[in-house]
Amino acid sequence: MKMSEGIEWAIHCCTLLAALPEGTALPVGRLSEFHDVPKDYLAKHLQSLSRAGIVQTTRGPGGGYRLGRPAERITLLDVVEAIDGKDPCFQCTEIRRRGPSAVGAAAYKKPCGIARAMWSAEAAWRRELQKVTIAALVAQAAEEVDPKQIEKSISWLERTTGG
Amino acid sequence: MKMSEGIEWAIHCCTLLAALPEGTALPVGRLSEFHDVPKDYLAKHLQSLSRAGIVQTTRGPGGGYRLGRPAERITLLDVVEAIDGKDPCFQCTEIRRRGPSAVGAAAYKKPCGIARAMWSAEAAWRRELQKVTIAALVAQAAEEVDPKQIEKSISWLERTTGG
DNA sequence: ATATATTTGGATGATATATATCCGTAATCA
DNA sequence: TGATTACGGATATATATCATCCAAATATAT
Ligand code: SF4
Ligand code: SF4
Repeated sequence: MKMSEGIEWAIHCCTLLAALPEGTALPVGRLSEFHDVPKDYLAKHLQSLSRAGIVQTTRGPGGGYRLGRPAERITLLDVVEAIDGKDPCFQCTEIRRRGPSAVGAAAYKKPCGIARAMWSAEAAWRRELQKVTIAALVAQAAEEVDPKQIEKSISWLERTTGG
Repeated sequence: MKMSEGIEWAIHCCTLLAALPEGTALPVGRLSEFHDVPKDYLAKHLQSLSRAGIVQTTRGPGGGYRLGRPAERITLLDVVEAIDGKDPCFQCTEIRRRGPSAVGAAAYKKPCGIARAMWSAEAAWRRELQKVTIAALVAQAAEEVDPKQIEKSISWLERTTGG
């Protein structure tokens, strides 16, 4: 039950892109440099975000990644599901149908109480993730993060967007 | 983000043990037969439950597994944590400390907003799991499950506890 | 005491998933 | 045309999950 590390990368990339000046984009090379993660592997995750519409891309010189819609309308759940898929963590393997107590298939129309309880807990998790937008995370970071770090980030970004 | 299949097995074993007549125990061989899962691997999971105090064991002839406390005081969270551990699913790798925007370690005393949001969602998941007891699952099953299946289970159990 | 039944934990192997890299192709811009 | 970039398929490596096996400890019955 460990989440993919790529989820953390993807969220960080989204918050960085959200802080980007309007009309600019960051290529995967710069995103991987900023976060100090392997470029090719990060590219795979960004492609997942792209397929999900969370980011938009333009190819060619000056191209790269930017948010696909306003940060207010991108939730943590969107990002998590884009990277990890929408399958429930708890997989029902229907073991109740096997073994000596099994009866005809007609008795198993409805998922059993165990599965329902597990899925219901997952639903609560997803609801919480849905409440948090990328915009909220950016706003929070703007208040909490060391000003020195923000300054360093901005000057590093200007080396990109400026030339 | 898939949960271990062992969690499902463990929950099923707990509900079966909860339905057992007072004073009886089931050895791993019978539990694996009932659920049609590999015996040696199930034994590993049961040992985790045993270490967590969820089940009690007695060795030797007539021995086996029984619940370690009343089913009203065993929650799904107890079982999940016994099998999967208590580590958070979202692992913070502190990537904010790397890359070109990193500043001194003093700036990173507090977990960032991303990690806090992810962990908060996990907390909601755990709270939901904590609300569901094994006793509640058994009661629910007694109402919902096909009477024919219950009858088959009982007669199969009698072949154990009876001799 | 002895034989039998059972859990326990360590060691080991097999399989699946996550992580990481590479490369050819397509798209875009100067 | 040439440079830059995203995309997707193929492949390799590392790690985690799943599964089996075995020796030791413990309990019961005879
Ligand atoms: S939890 Fe219930 S429904 Fe899900 S696999 Fe187990 S038996 Fe089947
Ligand atoms: S989420 Fe924030 S705190 Fe957690 S690893 Fe990423 S940067 Fe570090």
